[in-house]
Amino acid sequence: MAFPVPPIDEVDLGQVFRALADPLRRAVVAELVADDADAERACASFAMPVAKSTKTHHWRALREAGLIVQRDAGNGTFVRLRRAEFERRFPGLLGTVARLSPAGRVPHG
Amino acid sequence: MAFPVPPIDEVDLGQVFRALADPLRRAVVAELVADDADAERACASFAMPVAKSTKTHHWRALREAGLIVQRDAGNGTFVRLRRAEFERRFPGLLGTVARLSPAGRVPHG
DNA sequence: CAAGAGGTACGATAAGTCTCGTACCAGGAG
DNA sequence: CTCCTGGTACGAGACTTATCGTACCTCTTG
Repeated sequence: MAFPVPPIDEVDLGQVFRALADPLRRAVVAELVADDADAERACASFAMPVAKSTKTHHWRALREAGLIVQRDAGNGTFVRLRRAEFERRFPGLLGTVARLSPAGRVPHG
Repeated sequence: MAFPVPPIDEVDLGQVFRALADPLRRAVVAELVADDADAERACASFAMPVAKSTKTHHWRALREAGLIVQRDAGNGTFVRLRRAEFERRFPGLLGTVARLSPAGRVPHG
């Protein structure tokens, strides 16, 4: 039901930066950070101009980097930013990323 | 004499994150940020437990990502952080990186 | 001059990444 | 039941990265 994620203390900053190096993933993170609440969002609600399997790849990258939690609901999949945990582990990073790559639209493929 | 660097406005955030994903390079940047002044430092003054050619590779990665300027002095090579430019382009990023990966020692190989 | 330190360029190798197509699975709508 | 939507897993292809060794360069020092 819920995809496995690394414990927050085992999250590696290098892997986080590698995850944030991709413009698509960075846009997703920026959008999640911009959301006021930490509510779940449908993965399908993000505009990602790539093939289905590539989407899966990107979600996995974000999940394994420790940035998000994913929950499989049978039909759709839902995503939630690990905001509080992440903020405790890497203070200020999420804010900086969101400020630097404003969430508005996804790069036109 | 001076190695070419990209104009600050052409610096890509993705490339910056990719450069910062490597622990060796991240340590170097953190150390440069921690230095109060923006004086030049000898490249040889950084402890990098890798082969000479690998060092060249890492310095190039940082240079092409737009983080540093390098100057060839015949015998040694010197490096300087593009602090002010970078701060204008990506406000807060350098500070966040330095705070998150404290400059102290290089990861033991 | 000869030797050493610091560094680049090039080529090789191993590993990782991004992308996709195909096959397949679950749930909801007709 | 049949189709559509949203998704995973797997495998392939093209590209990038990290690492090294070797050859070569430049400057300083003995």
